[in-house]
Amino acid sequence: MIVGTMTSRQDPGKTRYHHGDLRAALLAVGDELLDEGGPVAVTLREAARRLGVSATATYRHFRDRDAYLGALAVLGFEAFGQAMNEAFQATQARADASPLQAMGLAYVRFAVARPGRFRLMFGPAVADRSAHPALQQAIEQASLAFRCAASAKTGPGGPTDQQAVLTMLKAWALVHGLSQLVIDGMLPGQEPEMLARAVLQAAPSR
Amino acid sequence: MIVGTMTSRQDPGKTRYHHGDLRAALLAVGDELLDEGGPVAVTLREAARRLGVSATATYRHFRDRDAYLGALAVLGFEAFGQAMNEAFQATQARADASPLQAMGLAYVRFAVARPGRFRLMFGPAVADRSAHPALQQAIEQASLAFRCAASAKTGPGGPTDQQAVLTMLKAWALVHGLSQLVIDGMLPGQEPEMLARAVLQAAPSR
DNA sequence: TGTACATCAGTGAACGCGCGTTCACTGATGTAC
DNA sequence: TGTACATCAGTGAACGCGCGTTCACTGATGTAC
Repeated sequence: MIVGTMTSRQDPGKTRYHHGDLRAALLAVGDELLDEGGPVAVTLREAARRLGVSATATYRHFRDRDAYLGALAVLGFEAFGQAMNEAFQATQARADASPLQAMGLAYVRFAVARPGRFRLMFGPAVADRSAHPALQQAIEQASLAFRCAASAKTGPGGPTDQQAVLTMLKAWALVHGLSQLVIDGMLPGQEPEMLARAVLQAAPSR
Repeated sequence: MIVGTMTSRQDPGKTRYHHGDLRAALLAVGDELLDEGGPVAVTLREAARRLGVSATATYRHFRDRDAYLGALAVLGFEAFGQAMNEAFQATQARADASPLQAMGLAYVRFAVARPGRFRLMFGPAVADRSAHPALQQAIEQASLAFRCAASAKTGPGGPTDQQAVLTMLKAWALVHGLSQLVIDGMLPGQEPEMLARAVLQAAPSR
């Protein structure tokens, strides 16, 4: 199975019949396609073309295009969850840092850095998420960081669970909305980083 | 030019060569297509097919598909602006009503009622909004309602302009994010109306 | 250490689809006289 | 009130594209003996 270390791109010099790790390579170019043109640009044919492989070879690794998109979304949520966790962990060392703010900032940064990926993860490209158990699991895993932050915030003797959930939902909607507005070009000429910082300021919304 | 009153669908009984108001009819079915399958489902060919008209006839009324989508987005923003204005006006009669809350609720309702339209308006389907002057104008017009609410909120002797803008941006991001999360199925099993009310409650986000 | 063979991961041709768009055209309409 | 004619709003055939997907196949690989 494992042939040895290979670059994800097929080495044009020594072309071999077997790619080595085509699945991983397909996921890598899928991410590129996502960056270049969003979910609609992610195509089995184009991915195969970029790897110098026949279009049909892709079907050895993904049942169909939807499975491919699903796998890419899983990777997206994994990277996303990691970013959230890192942001959360970084605040645990210092008492003055707000986890929710740090995670919110990381959220917007993630969306701005990889809008195509973000759209795939949250948009309608993967129509039926329940058809991808791995995807649901990845989402669950990613949302763990949020739950951590929420429970750390309330703590013992804090507000009720329901209030904590609501606080989290509001924070989520806030940063998600800002992310969408920014990547969809509804706030042109504004520095995303500044917007995020401003919106995440301590000042209540009313 | 004006042939008389016609239904938007071509009457199958007496087929005439000239449709009457094909442009308006195309916009109407475009809205249907938006409802049924979102922006990707909006196709000149399918729209023509539904109206019993040749595909080429559509080019008498729209330069290309992008122009068609742009026109649909314009209508979307007009309906949206109207909904926002109505929500705002309704609060002006009663002193205890919050304009921002009412508009936020109307915002989420709009997105939930017509997700396809919402996605067309705010999503990447119309890639370059600056290529559609009418669209930019419609957006400007729609955002007038927001500005009204913001200035009504601050009033004379209120917070600085910059603070008012920030407050508005936060409210916008909040309701936009909630709308997106709901229509993208990230909050399954939750009643959108309830979520919106909860999130828009007076309680500050921290 | 060799070898037969099952299995795995590719290939290339092909099908069918639906789309956007162009072309030369024709039927319907409105208007100047 | 009629009529010639310009203009407008349709038609139908066609092109080219890129896609997803299936099919029968073949080269490469690993393993039992």
